[in-house]
Amino acid sequence: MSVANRARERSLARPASKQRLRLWLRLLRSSRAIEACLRERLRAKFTITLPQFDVLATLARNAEGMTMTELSRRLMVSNGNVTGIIDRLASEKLVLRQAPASDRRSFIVRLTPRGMSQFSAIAKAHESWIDELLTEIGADEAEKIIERLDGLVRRARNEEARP
Amino acid sequence: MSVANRARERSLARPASKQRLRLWLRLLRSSRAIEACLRERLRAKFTITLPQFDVLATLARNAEGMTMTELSRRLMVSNGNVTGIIDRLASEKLVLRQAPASDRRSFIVRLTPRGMSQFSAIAKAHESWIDELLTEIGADEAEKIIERLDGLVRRARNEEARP
DNA sequence: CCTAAATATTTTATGTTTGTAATATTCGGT
DNA sequence: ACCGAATATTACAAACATAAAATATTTAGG
Repeated sequence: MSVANRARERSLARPASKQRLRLWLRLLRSSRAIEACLRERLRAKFTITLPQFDVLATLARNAEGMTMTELSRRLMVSNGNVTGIIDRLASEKLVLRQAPASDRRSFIVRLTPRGMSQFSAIAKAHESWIDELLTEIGADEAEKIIERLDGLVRRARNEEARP
Repeated sequence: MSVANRARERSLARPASKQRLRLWLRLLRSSRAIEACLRERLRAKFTITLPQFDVLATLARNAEGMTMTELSRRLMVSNGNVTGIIDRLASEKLVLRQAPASDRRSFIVRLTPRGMSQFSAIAKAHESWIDELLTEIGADEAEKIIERLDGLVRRARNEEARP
């Protein structure tokens, strides 16, 4: 980095850092607001929690099943946490654990037929709720924000992996 | 809304709704990623949780103190939840509950001097962490995203308040 | 080849955060 | 004085993180 760039960055450091802090607070608040709204509707209409729905959605995209660790990484949730969620979904017969022949340390978690049909019913409502909540945001605009957020996630993940 | 606009929206409904769904998933993932990163650092360097820090930060901006209900609304967190967080912070002598003469139902929660100094130490580190995580996003760009998110929160809040 | 250490996967244990529901107390208006 | 609304707490269940333990696999050394 050049001396000029360094100086320019230092002179801008104050306002930019404040703006970034504000952005982070909005990010947190908006995801909380949407989460609260979805959680309430999911509970009222389908008797399911948001994390449980998240798991169903993730499994639905992976018909061949996933291990517990893969699930926990995908959902950005701790390993021990997934156990409890899968336990509850399994007791509802929405998912099942299979022991793969190759590696007896792990389990493959899959949707049951009941889980699939349950998921597709919920997913339909879910998509329309999101469409309604984000209706002010157009497709092109969504794309721009998505790109920014992707860069952000990449950075946060790297920081996390290197403590 | 005009007939033409309605038709245009219907014809675009599919891709826009998919984009909005993607945006929501990114939103959730990025706030989770940042949260995980911050939580880890806060625990390691200051022995405090993220929600506890959130409470300290909110109280720091309101020197005159806040009631439990005001706190729960500001933080978008349930009423019963705030009780537990304040209990823990109070047991660490970082905050205290004052009974106002005017209304014996409520408590005014304030930072103690110890809470203030603790907070300012943590806040400094926090701001620099955020600045580092969001470094790719400029001040003007942050402002644009903030505006979009604000509209989004407004809508989600309205939906929530009218069940 | 065989055993021990290192590694990987999951569960269990403990504590915090979260929401919902139920409860007690207090305030304000009628 | 009474009734509905507001305020805070408590109880309970789910979600979450971390750490430790249990089990299975892989690898390294003899």
